[in-house]
Amino acid sequence: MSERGRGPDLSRGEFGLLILGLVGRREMYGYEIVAQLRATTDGVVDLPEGTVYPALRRLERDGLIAGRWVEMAEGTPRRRYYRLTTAGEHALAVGREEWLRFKAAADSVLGS
Amino acid sequence: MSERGRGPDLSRGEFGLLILGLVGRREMYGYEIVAQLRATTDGVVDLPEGTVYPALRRLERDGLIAGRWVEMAEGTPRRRYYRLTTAGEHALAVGREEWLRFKAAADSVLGS
DNA sequence: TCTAGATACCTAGAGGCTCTAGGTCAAGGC
DNA sequence: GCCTTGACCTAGAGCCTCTAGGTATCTAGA
Repeated sequence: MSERGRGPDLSRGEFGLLILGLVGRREMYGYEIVAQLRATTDGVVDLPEGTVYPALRRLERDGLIAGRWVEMAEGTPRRRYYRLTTAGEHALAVGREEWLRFKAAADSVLGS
Repeated sequence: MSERGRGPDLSRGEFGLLILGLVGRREMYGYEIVAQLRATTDGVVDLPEGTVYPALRRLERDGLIAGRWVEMAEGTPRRRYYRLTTAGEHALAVGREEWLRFKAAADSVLGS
Protein backbone atom coordinates (compact mmCIF):
# COMPACT_ATOMS: atom_id res chain seq x y z
CA MET A 1 0.00 0.00 0.00
CA SER A 2 1.01 3.64 0.44
CA GLU A 3 1.86 6.02 -2.38
CA ARG A 4 -1.88 6.43 -2.69
CA GLY A 5 -2.86 10.10 -3.03
CA ARG A 6 0.32 11.80 -1.88
CA GLY A 7 -1.30 14.64 0.01
CA PRO A 8 -1.32 18.34 -0.75
CA ASP A 9 1.85 19.87 -2.18
CA LEU A 10 2.47 23.49 -1.28
CA SER A 11 5.15 23.79 -3.93
CA ARG A 12 2.49 23.19 -6.55
CA GLY A 13 0.20 25.89 -5.29
CA GLU A 14 -2.03 23.58 -3.31
CA PHE A 15 -3.11 25.32 -0.15
CA GLY A 16 -4.46 22.14 1.44
CA LEU A 17 -1.28 21.79 3.46
CA LEU A 18 -1.85 25.16 5.13
CA ILE A 19 -5.35 24.03 6.07
CA LEU A 20 -3.90 20.86 7.57
CA GLY A 21 -1.48 23.04 9.51
CA LEU A 22 -4.28 25.07 11.07
CA VAL A 23 -6.61 22.16 11.74
CA GLY A 24 -3.65 20.36 13.30
CA ARG A 25 -3.61 22.97 16.06
CA ARG A 26 -7.23 22.49 17.09
CA GLU A 27 -10.62 21.59 15.69
CA MET A 28 -11.73 24.36 13.33
CA TYR A 29 -14.58 25.16 10.92
CA GLY A 30 -14.40 26.49 7.38
CA TYR A 31 -15.31 30.09 7.93
CA GLU A 32 -12.90 30.23 10.82
CA ILE A 33 -10.11 28.74 8.73
CA VAL A 34 -10.51 31.50 6.16
CA ALA A 35 -10.18 34.14 8.89
CA GLN A 36 -7.35 32.38 10.74
CA LEU A 37 -5.34 31.97 7.56
CA ARG A 38 -5.63 35.68 6.88
CA ALA A 39 -4.87 36.64 10.48
CA THR A 40 -1.97 34.24 10.98
CA THR A 41 -0.27 35.32 7.76
CA ASP A 42 -0.94 39.03 8.14
CA GLY A 43 -3.09 39.00 5.04
CA VAL A 44 -0.45 37.42 2.81
CA VAL A 45 -2.54 34.27 2.42
CA ASP A 46 -6.14 35.38 1.90
CA LEU A 47 -8.05 32.53 0.32
CA PRO A 48 -11.63 33.10 -0.85
CA GLU A 49 -14.32 30.76 0.43
CA GLY A 50 -14.61 29.34 -3.06
CA THR A 51 -11.11 27.97 -2.60
CA VAL A 52 -11.37 26.79 1.00
CA TYR A 53 -14.67 24.90 0.97
CA PRO A 54 -13.82 22.74 -2.04
CA ALA A 55 -10.36 22.13 -0.52
CA LEU A 56 -11.97 20.95 2.73
CA ARG A 57 -14.15 18.55 0.78
CA ARG A 58 -11.13 17.14 -1.02
CA LEU A 59 -9.18 16.73 2.22
CA GLU A 60 -12.14 14.97 3.80
CA ARG A 61 -12.72 12.82 0.72
CA ASP A 62 -9.05 11.82 0.86
CA GLY A 63 -9.36 10.92 4.53
CA LEU A 64 -6.94 13.55 5.84
CA ILE A 65 -9.53 15.40 7.92
CA ALA A 66 -12.84 14.39 9.49
CA GLY A 67 -15.77 16.76 9.86
CA ARG A 68 -18.80 16.88 12.12
CA TRP A 69 -21.79 19.20 12.18
CA VAL A 70 -22.33 21.28 15.29
CA GLU A 71 -25.67 23.00 15.83
CA MET A 72 -25.31 26.45 17.29
CA ALA A 73 -27.72 28.62 19.29
CA GLU A 74 -31.07 29.84 17.92
CA GLY A 75 -30.78 31.32 14.48
CA THR A 76 -27.00 31.05 14.34
CA PRO A 77 -25.74 29.08 11.36
CA ARG A 78 -24.49 25.60 12.12
CA ARG A 79 -20.80 24.85 11.69
CA ARG A 80 -18.85 21.95 10.32
CA TYR A 81 -15.85 21.33 12.54
CA TYR A 82 -12.84 19.51 11.16
CA ARG A 83 -10.04 17.66 12.90
CA LEU A 84 -7.01 15.79 11.56
CA THR A 85 -7.23 12.07 11.05
CA THR A 86 -4.20 9.86 11.61
CA ALA A 87 -3.56 9.93 7.87
CA GLY A 88 -3.86 13.71 8.03
CA GLU A 89 -1.26 13.96 10.78
CA HIS A 90 1.06 11.88 8.67
CA ALA A 91 0.39 13.95 5.55
CA LEU A 92 1.08 17.10 7.55
CA ALA A 93 4.40 15.75 8.76
CA VAL A 94 5.39 14.70 5.27
CA GLY A 95 4.19 18.02 3.85
CA ARG A 96 6.21 19.99 6.37
CA GLU A 97 9.38 18.20 5.34
CA GLU A 98 8.63 18.67 1.66
CA TRP A 99 8.06 22.33 2.35
CA LEU A 100 11.45 22.63 4.05
CA ARG A 101 13.14 21.00 1.10
CA PHE A 102 11.30 23.13 -1.41
CA LYS A 103 12.08 26.31 0.49
CA ALA A 104 15.80 25.54 0.43
CA ALA A 105 15.60 24.59 -3.25
CA ALA A 106 13.80 27.77 -4.30
CA ASP A 107 16.14 29.88 -2.19
CA SER A 108 19.14 28.32 -3.86
CA VAL A 109 17.73 29.30 -7.25
CA LEU A 110 16.52 32.75 -6.26
CA GLY A 111 19.65 33.42 -4.25
CA SER A 112 17.91 34.61 -1.12
CA MET B 1 -0.54 51.44 -17.00
CA SER B 2 1.03 48.55 -15.04
CA GLU B 3 -0.91 45.88 -13.23
CA ARG B 4 -0.83 44.12 -16.58
CA GLY B 5 0.13 40.45 -16.19
CA ARG B 6 1.55 40.38 -12.69
CA GLY B 7 4.32 37.93 -13.38
CA PRO B 8 4.77 34.36 -12.15
CA ASP B 9 3.72 33.54 -8.61
CA LEU B 10 5.68 30.79 -6.93
CA SER B 11 3.11 30.52 -4.15
CA ARG B 12 0.59 29.39 -6.74
CA GLY B 13 2.77 26.66 -8.10
CA GLU B 14 4.04 28.65 -11.05
CA PHE B 15 7.65 27.77 -11.68
CA GLY B 16 8.23 30.68 -14.03
CA LEU B 17 9.88 32.64 -11.25
CA LEU B 18 12.55 29.97 -10.81
CA ILE B 19 13.28 30.17 -14.51
CA LEU B 20 13.62 33.94 -14.22
CA GLY B 21 16.00 33.37 -11.32
CA LEU B 22 18.27 31.17 -13.42
CA VAL B 23 18.12 33.26 -16.58
CA GLY B 24 18.87 36.29 -14.41
CA ARG B 25 22.31 34.86 -13.71
CA ARG B 26 23.32 34.47 -17.33
CA GLU B 27 21.92 33.75 -20.76
CA MET B 28 20.61 30.19 -20.84
CA TYR B 29 18.76 27.82 -23.16
CA GLY B 30 15.80 25.55 -22.38
CA TYR B 31 17.52 22.21 -22.18
CA GLU B 32 20.18 23.77 -19.98
CA ILE B 33 17.56 25.30 -17.69
CA VAL B 34 16.03 21.89 -17.07
CA ALA B 35 19.42 20.52 -16.07
CA GLN B 36 20.46 23.56 -14.02
CA LEU B 37 17.20 23.54 -12.10
CA ARG B 38 17.75 19.93 -11.16
CA ALA B 39 21.41 20.45 -10.31
CA THR B 40 20.96 23.66 -8.34
CA THR B 41 18.16 22.21 -6.22
CA ASP B 42 19.75 18.78 -5.73
CA GLY B 43 16.91 17.17 -7.62
CA VAL B 44 14.14 18.71 -5.50
CA VAL B 45 12.90 20.74 -8.45
CA ASP B 46 12.97 18.46 -11.47
CA LEU B 47 10.68 19.90 -14.12
CA PRO B 48 9.97 17.90 -17.25
CA GLU B 49 10.57 19.54 -20.62
CA GLY B 50 6.84 19.62 -21.17
CA THR B 51 6.66 22.08 -18.30
CA VAL B 52 9.69 24.19 -19.10
CA TYR B 53 9.26 24.84 -22.82
CA PRO B 54 5.67 26.10 -22.55
CA ALA B 55 6.72 28.21 -19.55
CA LEU B 56 9.52 29.79 -21.59
CA ARG B 57 7.04 30.64 -24.33
CA ARG B 58 4.71 32.29 -21.82
CA LEU B 59 7.54 34.28 -20.27
CA GLU B 60 8.63 35.42 -23.70
CA ARG B 61 5.06 36.19 -24.77
CA ASP B 62 4.69 38.27 -21.62
CA GLY B 63 7.89 40.16 -22.38
CA LEU B 64 9.83 38.98 -19.33
CA ILE B 65 12.53 37.17 -21.29
CA ALA B 66 13.86 37.55 -24.82
CA GLY B 67 15.14 34.61 -26.87
CA ARG B 68 17.47 34.31 -29.82
CA TRP B 69 18.43 31.30 -31.92
CA VAL B 70 22.06 30.27 -31.93
CA GLU B 71 23.29 27.89 -34.62
CA MET B 72 25.76 25.37 -33.29
CA ALA B 73 28.45 23.35 -35.03
CA GLU B 74 27.74 20.85 -37.83
CA GLY B 75 24.88 18.55 -36.98
CA THR B 76 24.50 19.79 -33.42
CA PRO B 77 20.99 21.00 -32.61
CA ARG B 78 20.55 24.74 -32.51
CA ARG B 79 19.72 26.38 -29.20
CA ARG B 80 17.38 29.16 -28.19
CA TYR B 81 19.14 31.35 -25.65
CA TYR B 82 17.09 33.50 -23.30
CA ARG B 83 17.99 36.57 -21.30
CA LEU B 84 15.96 38.77 -18.96
CA THR B 85 14.31 41.88 -20.32
CA THR B 86 13.98 44.99 -18.17
CA ALA B 87 10.44 43.94 -17.36
CA GLY B 88 11.78 40.51 -16.46
CA GLU B 89 14.33 41.98 -14.06
CA HIS B 90 11.55 43.90 -12.41
CA ALA B 91 9.29 40.84 -12.24
CA LEU B 92 12.14 38.87 -10.70
CA ALA B 93 12.69 41.52 -8.02
CA VAL B 94 8.97 41.66 -7.24
CA GLY B 95 8.74 37.87 -7.28
CA ARG B 96 11.64 37.53 -4.86
CA GLU B 97 9.92 39.79 -2.37
CA GLU B 98 6.62 37.98 -2.74
CA TRP B 99 8.47 34.74 -2.18
CA LEU B 100 10.00 36.08 1.06
CA ARG B 101 6.58 37.13 2.29
CA PHE B 102 4.98 33.86 1.34
CA LYS B 103 7.74 31.85 2.99
CA ALA B 104 7.21 33.71 6.26
CA ALA B 105 3.46 33.32 5.94
CA ALA B 106 3.56 29.58 5.30
CA ASP B 107 6.08 29.09 8.09
CA SER B 108 3.83 30.91 10.51
CA VAL B 109 1.01 28.52 9.64
CA LEU B 110 3.10 25.37 9.56
CA GLY B 111 5.04 26.39 12.62
CA SER B 112 8.49 25.73 11.18
C1' DT C 1 -37.88 51.01 6.57
C1' DC C 2 -34.41 49.61 3.90
C1' DT C 3 -29.87 48.40 3.24
C1' DA C 4 -25.68 46.62 4.39
C1' DG C 5 -22.72 43.60 6.74
C1' DA C 6 -21.50 39.59 9.41
C1' DT C 7 -21.99 34.68 10.13
C1' DA C 8 -21.83 30.23 7.86
C1' DC C 9 -22.49 27.18 4.41
C1' DC C 10 -22.52 25.91 -0.75
C1' DT C 11 -21.61 25.35 -6.22
C1' DA C 12 -20.79 25.80 -11.41
C1' DG C 13 -17.74 27.10 -14.56
C1' DA C 14 -13.67 29.60 -16.32
C1' DG C 15 -8.99 29.98 -16.45
C1' DG C 16 -4.44 28.54 -16.21
C1' DC C 17 -0.94 25.87 -14.85
C1' DT C 18 1.83 21.35 -14.61
C1' DC C 19 2.60 16.98 -16.42
C1' DT C 20 2.16 12.82 -19.52
C1' DA C 21 3.32 11.04 -23.50
C1' DG C 22 4.41 11.39 -27.28
C1' DG C 23 7.28 13.33 -31.84
C1' DT C 24 11.57 15.18 -34.70
C1' DC C 25 16.48 14.87 -36.13
C1' DA C 26 21.47 13.91 -35.86
C1' DA C 27 25.67 12.09 -33.61
C1' DG C 28 28.00 8.57 -31.15
C1' DG C 29 28.60 4.24 -28.32
C1' DC C 30 28.13 -0.77 -28.01
C1' DG D 1 21.18 -2.23 -35.60
C1' DC D 2 19.75 0.08 -31.38
C1' DC D 3 19.94 3.03 -27.60
C1' DT D 4 21.29 7.20 -25.45
C1' DT D 5 22.22 12.14 -25.57
C1' DG D 6 21.34 16.70 -27.03
C1' DA D 7 17.89 20.00 -28.27
C1' DC D 8 13.67 21.41 -29.69
C1' DC D 9 8.39 20.90 -29.84
C1' DT D 10 3.00 19.94 -28.88
C1' DA D 11 -1.84 18.15 -27.71
C1' DG D 12 -4.56 16.96 -24.23
C1' DA D 13 -5.62 15.40 -19.51
C1' DG D 14 -5.97 16.59 -14.95
C1' DC D 15 -6.38 19.38 -11.17
C1' DC D 16 -6.33 23.31 -8.68
C1' DT D 17 -7.59 28.23 -7.60
C1' DC D 18 -10.71 31.82 -8.17
C1' DT D 19 -14.94 34.42 -9.76
C1' DA D 20 -19.33 35.12 -9.00
C1' DG D 21 -22.84 33.98 -7.65
C1' DG D 22 -26.62 31.56 -4.22
C1' DT D 23 -29.07 30.42 0.64
C1' DA D 24 -30.48 31.89 5.33
C1' DT D 25 -30.69 34.65 9.75
C1' DC D 26 -29.41 38.39 12.71
C1' DT D 27 -27.82 43.13 13.87
C1' DA D 28 -26.55 47.95 12.98
C1' DG D 29 -27.03 52.11 10.76
C1' DA D 30 -29.11 55.78 7.83
